[in-house]
Amino acid sequence: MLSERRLQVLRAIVQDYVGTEEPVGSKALTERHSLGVSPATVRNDMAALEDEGYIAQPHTSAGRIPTDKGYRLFVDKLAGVKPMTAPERRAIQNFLDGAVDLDDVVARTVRLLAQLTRQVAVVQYPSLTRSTVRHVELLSLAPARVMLVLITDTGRVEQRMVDCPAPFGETSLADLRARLNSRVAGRRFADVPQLVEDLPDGFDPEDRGTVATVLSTLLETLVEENEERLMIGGTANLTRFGHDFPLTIRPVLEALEEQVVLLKLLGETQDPGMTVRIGHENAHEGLNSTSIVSVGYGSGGEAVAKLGVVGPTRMDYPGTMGAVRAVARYVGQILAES
Amino acid sequence: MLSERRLQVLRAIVQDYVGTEEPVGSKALTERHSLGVSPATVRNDMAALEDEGYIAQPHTSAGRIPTDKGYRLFVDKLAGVKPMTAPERRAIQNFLDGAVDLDDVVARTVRLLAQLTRQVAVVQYPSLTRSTVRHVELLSLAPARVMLVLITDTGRVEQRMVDCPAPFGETSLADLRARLNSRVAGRRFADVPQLVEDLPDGFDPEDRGTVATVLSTLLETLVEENEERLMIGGTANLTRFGHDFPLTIRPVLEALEEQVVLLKLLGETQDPGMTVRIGHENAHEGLNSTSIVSVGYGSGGEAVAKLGVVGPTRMDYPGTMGAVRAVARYVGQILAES
DNA sequence: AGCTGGCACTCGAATGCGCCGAGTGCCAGG
DNA sequence: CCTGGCACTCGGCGCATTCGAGTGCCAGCT
Repeated sequence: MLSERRLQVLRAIVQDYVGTEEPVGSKALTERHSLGVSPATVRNDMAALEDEGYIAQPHTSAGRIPTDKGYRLFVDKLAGVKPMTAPERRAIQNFLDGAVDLDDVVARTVRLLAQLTRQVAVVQYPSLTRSTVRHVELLSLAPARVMLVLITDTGRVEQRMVDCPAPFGETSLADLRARLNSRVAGRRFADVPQLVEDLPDGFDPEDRGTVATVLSTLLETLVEENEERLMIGGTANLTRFGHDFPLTIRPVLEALEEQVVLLKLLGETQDPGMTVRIGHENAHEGLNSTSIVSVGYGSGGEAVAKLGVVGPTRMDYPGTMGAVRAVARYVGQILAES
Repeated sequence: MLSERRLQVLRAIVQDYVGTEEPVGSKALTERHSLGVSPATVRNDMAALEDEGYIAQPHTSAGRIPTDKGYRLFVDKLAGVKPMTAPERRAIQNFLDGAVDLDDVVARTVRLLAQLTRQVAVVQYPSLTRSTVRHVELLSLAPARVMLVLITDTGRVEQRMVDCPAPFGETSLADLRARLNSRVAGRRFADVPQLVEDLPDGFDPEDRGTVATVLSTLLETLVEENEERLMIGGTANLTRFGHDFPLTIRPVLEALEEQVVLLKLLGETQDPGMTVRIGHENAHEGLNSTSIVSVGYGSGGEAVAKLGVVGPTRMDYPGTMGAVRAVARYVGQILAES
């Protein structure tokens, strides 16, 4: 176990390095932090920390920088979550109020988060399967063509075109609409499959094919991989990462475009609380030198999706975590109101 | 007026520079192109082209590179549009078929265009105002809360929540829905404002307030600046731009995030044909060293939106223009089918 | 036992210098 | 009007040198 002072040295190294982006040496450390000991002592501590794998030297004879393991310890034991100041909280609220629909809420959230953290922001749309059904609408666009519209309690709207095997009358459609809604309205999407299982049975044989088609389209829309979407913003902040660009920035941009990858990373933990994945803890290779701070958000107590930021491992963790947490809370409020 | 040979020299310079990304000199030119004259002659021509402002030297005693004016001449007079090969056309079609809804069409188009051109792709969602109304749906979610859903012939769906000043019964709602649709279905969105102007007159006084609220929300949704959206992809290709990254890439990423800026640029010309804006021709400063190739697309003969790519001024114009045109055509087909 | 000052050493970054060569402009001759 | 020849320019590259922040280790002090 590391002594108290060594932990403080590690904390100081992380803080300085995050601030200056340059390897930090023993002398600079004692000058900028009142550790109460001389540089020589700090050097010994640093050597110990290096042995344990918490810090490393980029070159022989340069200062130390924290390793992923060092950041991990910092986040787990040494850093708190920096709460937002009152003006910041007001700004968040102002910025999010006045969104006209869910798309707008998500878009504003992304912009806000990117601005607050000066990093890349990622916001997942409220999951369908974890939301409840507000309404299912069926519209007849042509005799054998129906549009299916799903509306969730979080305001998300999803639509699909359905080509019916046979013409489907207005009255049958109204019938289906009514029965469907009476079964699923207010229920969780995840339960929909069972709820509609025997629905075709109540219809005329000639209509059953169409009903089945509509239902299967409905279920398809709920399949996990189709229903998850996300919005990304603040990519311009990537240019602040480092100066060795092509190598650093390229794979990150690529990973961000592969939304599937991000969704998987966000979904890896079901824990709705704050998650921090540091450097190589991210399965995806392109994100090996980035950290992801994410947290669940939702309209009620329950998390319906995640949001977070992607930044360099060398980031201001307390500040970022504070911003992410605060934004998630306000978004939850907004969703609950609508 | 420039002589025929000088134009050929310019063309050769553009082609070589686009290929190698390095300033091209007189000797290299005569070697790689059969111009039939000696380097010395080419030098004279180059001096003339430089006087006219078509090319420039980055430093004294380095080769020449085309200026924006040079690219302009190249695009207008010297370059054709390179048609897609048959396999490429098939690939486009395969990639776009199988999209399940409009979001999917747009998402696939962006990915496709980014891949084909290896540049940043931008696709504007079909404009509401330039589309026609397929259906307007009203859903009662609570006694005094209505959801308004607009569906266009291109498959775009837009929804808004409406808080009514007074409770609004199911029958009144059905009435409004029917009257509204009989007036606007099949008409162009742009004409909707006049078409619904006197609609509240036919309702009970107690309902008029609500009807007016619903209509004003409908009209709000059609306001130009609210209704335009776009999707961007392929930003990872920016890393291929040059090697002086922060300065080049940063403002471009910023401009891309400011969707308003891009929408303005795309909308600057109403011409549905292909538009190429080169370097400083783009009003936005961050895009001064990029070119934008865009073209209108639409389900019928009419263009409902634009799509295009953003790349370095030093891009393969014929190839890019070919890809953009081809993709626009296929997207138009897909939209017409749905 | 732990902390400190001193000291020799390392090595990357910055600086300066000289060479090389691609590319140019100009000119006289075909 | 084209061409070959020629003197000139100047950015890039390789190399040597210097500079200094930072280190590890050790002997001595508390």
